Amino acid sequence: MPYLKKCTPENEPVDCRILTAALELFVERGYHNVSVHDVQKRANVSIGSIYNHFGGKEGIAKALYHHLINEFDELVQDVLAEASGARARCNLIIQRLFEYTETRRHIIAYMLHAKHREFMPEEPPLCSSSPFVALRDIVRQGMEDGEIRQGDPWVITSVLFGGAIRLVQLRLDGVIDAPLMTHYEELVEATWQGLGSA
Amino acid sequence: MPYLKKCTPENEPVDCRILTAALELFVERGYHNVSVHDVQKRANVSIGSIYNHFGGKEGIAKALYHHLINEFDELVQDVLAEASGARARCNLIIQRLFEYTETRRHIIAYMLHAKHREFMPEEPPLCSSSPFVALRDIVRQGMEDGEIRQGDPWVITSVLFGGAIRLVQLRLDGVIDAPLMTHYEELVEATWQGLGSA
DNA sequence: GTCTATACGCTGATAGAC
DNA sequence: GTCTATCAGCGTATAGAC
Repeated sequence: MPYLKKCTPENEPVDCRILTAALELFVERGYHNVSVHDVQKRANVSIGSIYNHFGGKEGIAKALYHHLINEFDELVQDVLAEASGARARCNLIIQRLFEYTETRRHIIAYMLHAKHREFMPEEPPLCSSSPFVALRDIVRQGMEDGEIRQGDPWVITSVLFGGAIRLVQLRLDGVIDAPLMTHYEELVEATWQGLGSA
Repeated sequence: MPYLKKCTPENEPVDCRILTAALELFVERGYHNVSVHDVQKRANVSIGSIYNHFGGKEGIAKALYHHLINEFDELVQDVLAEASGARARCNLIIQRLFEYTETRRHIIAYMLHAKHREFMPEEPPLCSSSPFVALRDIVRQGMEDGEIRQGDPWVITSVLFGGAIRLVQLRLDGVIDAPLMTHYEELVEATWQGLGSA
């Protein structure tokens, strides 16, 4: 559930205000350029509250991290329910990713930009989390069913989503001006049909 | 030229020792988790020398950044000289990228992993640097010549190199065990032919 | 649970001898 | 140019009142 989305106003629960403020700041300036005091100010909370709720800066980062994984997990599960067939499912995931990038850019930016291992060394890497495992399962199934070209799962998955991920990064970096969905059709076709002149 | 490569031994020039030490540390722990003292120790130099040569930690980061851009620029220029045609050139760039990832992983890691804007806000972004411009020119030319599918340059370029970049990242993160060149043929074919079942 | 004030370590940076 | 010793500031974390 878009928990963080609802907590922007000031009269929301404390822990929620802290998370939204921290997420914004982390994305704007980068984790290391944000102090607990910064978060405290933007969230209109005292430092004590932050340590009470999350035990410190890294605690906030971890909470955001798990939150993020949950959100992406829901996205994948929704797609599994709504579409069938590997190709349709992968395309729908890309579409949702593009939509999220426009409507909830902070979460996506935190997912893609943050080098989580750098400040949460003990957390398992993103690509071993459940939504990413589910995603690779979709690809594997698609290969079995003959919907997707045979090959090493990592390679195929990289080609499948590599283009979309790059576009999201370029969009987040302000290099691409148009909303990502503008390029959806073209991306999907180029990925499935190949880059050879049509 | 692989300037940094040659400076590992202790009897090399001071500025070079500083750069190699810093590069290693930045990649291992992340820029923000490395102090000037750490660099000083590993390079067997005094702090004073570091400030004399580079003016501080950020100065080192900038020097590495420009060094990196130069190296990548040479790579692209070499490819332009060695191969002709957009497709052959792009493939060769990917091949060289894969080789570099194995033989000189630190540079590649610094290029892909580091969030340079986070600690060098005033430096222009990587994708506006000359090698990346040259790279997009190759793609543009390829579209004109009918070698590459028509479309938005950003989208096409993302699809073209997105898969390779993802693979490099996965390799650097230790997710992929085999040397990247193992997957080169498969990647290139999947990218150009598309992911539909062959 | 929330707040303020405070302690303390680390880090980037400088001064000045050699 | 290189070094050592030292400083000042910031940022995390805690103590203790309310």
